[in-house]
Amino acid sequence: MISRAESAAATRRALLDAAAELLDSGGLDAVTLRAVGARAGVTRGAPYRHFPDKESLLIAVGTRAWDTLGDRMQALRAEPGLSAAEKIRGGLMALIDIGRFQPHLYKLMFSNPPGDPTALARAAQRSQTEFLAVVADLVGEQDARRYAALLISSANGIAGLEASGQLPDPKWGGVCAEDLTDTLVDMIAGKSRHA
Amino acid sequence: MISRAESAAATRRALLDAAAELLDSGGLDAVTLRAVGARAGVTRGAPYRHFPDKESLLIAVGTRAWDTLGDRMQALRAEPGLSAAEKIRGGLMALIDIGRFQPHLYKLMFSNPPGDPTALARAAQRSQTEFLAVVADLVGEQDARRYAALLISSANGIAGLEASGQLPDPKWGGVCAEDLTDTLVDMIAGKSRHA
DNA sequence: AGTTTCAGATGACGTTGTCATCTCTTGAGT
DNA sequence: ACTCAAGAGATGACAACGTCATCTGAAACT
Repeated sequence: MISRAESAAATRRALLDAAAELLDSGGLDAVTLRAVGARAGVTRGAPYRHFPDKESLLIAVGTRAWDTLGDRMQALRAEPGLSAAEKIRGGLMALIDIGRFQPHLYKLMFSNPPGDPTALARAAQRSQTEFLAVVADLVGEQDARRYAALLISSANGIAGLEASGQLPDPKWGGVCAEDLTDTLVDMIAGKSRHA
Repeated sequence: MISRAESAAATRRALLDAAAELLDSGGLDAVTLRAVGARAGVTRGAPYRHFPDKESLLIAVGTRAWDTLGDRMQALRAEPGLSAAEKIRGGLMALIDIGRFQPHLYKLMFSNPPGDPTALARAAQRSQTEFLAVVADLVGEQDARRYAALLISSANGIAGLEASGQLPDPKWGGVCAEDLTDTLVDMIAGKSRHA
């Protein structure tokens, strides 16, 4: 037996799923409220019962993606058999893989909309906190923030460049995201040894 | 006396300027063909005489931005009084400054549209080639490609994070783009000394 | 049982990108 | 000098979109 609240929550989830699927398959232009409603089994006006805006629906999709990434980061940090450097590499590659296999979702995760400029940043906070803790295990509390910011920035840039098709250019000797990530982690790990 | 071809070229330029201004001031949503036409002194259908598509107009705006950045890179490389590290810092900050003061244009420069996935990448080539030459002066031909790719990736990520308002977070100890850039350049310069 | 509430459906409106068509000026060919 | 093709721009129209106002029906509450 399904209550009304349960049904409403189910539709909300169906709307989020539909929006995410349309985003993955057809890009941002394919995410129209009419298509989202149709895929979720409702009509074009129904989303307005759950989200005040189309933008809010997209923010919710991005927020959910940040949450699942936060879960992965948390699990990665708790992994017992991995060194700190390996965990860092894993975290960065988790981010980069989203850029590879869900490029449109990736862009959404890093696009702060004019509506609420801090909504997505708040959603990203847990992922970043988890990552920061792992970095602190490698370089110490002192420089953790600086190097964590540098690592996340670089991974973000690598993913972004790869998404715009500028990274696999043979002009750059075929460097790939894995190479760059390894180089960066090695440099920082070496730096921490010298300190 | 203005010939017909000159007049057409002038309108084309006016359309590009109008689109760039609207993009800077109001974001991508403000760039509508009607508004572009109005600002350029023509009507909504006129752009179709110069660009097959709205997307093509935007690509042309991004291409022009890459060209001017390429000019700046070239001038920077020829600057006599600067060290290689300073030139690298300058090049990276030139890119980051676009992200700071023209964030919408910056996003456009790194968004490869579905129409021609290589159009913007081709436009970016000269900037990257100039930058690659400067990096080679610092770390040698051997590792230039790898480190140039890493530097550009990182700068791109720093600018992107700053544009989404996730960098100036006090949670990260107030690290700013300049700090990260300096840290990165120092690390690579140090690495090259050890080799 | 009667009433309130709320998810969803439906109709309508303004805006946008795009196409078809029309006008008119320019520049070349005779 | 006259003609005429060419092309830049204006205008009208259309489908699709986001959004709002209104309506309907069923669940929840008193």
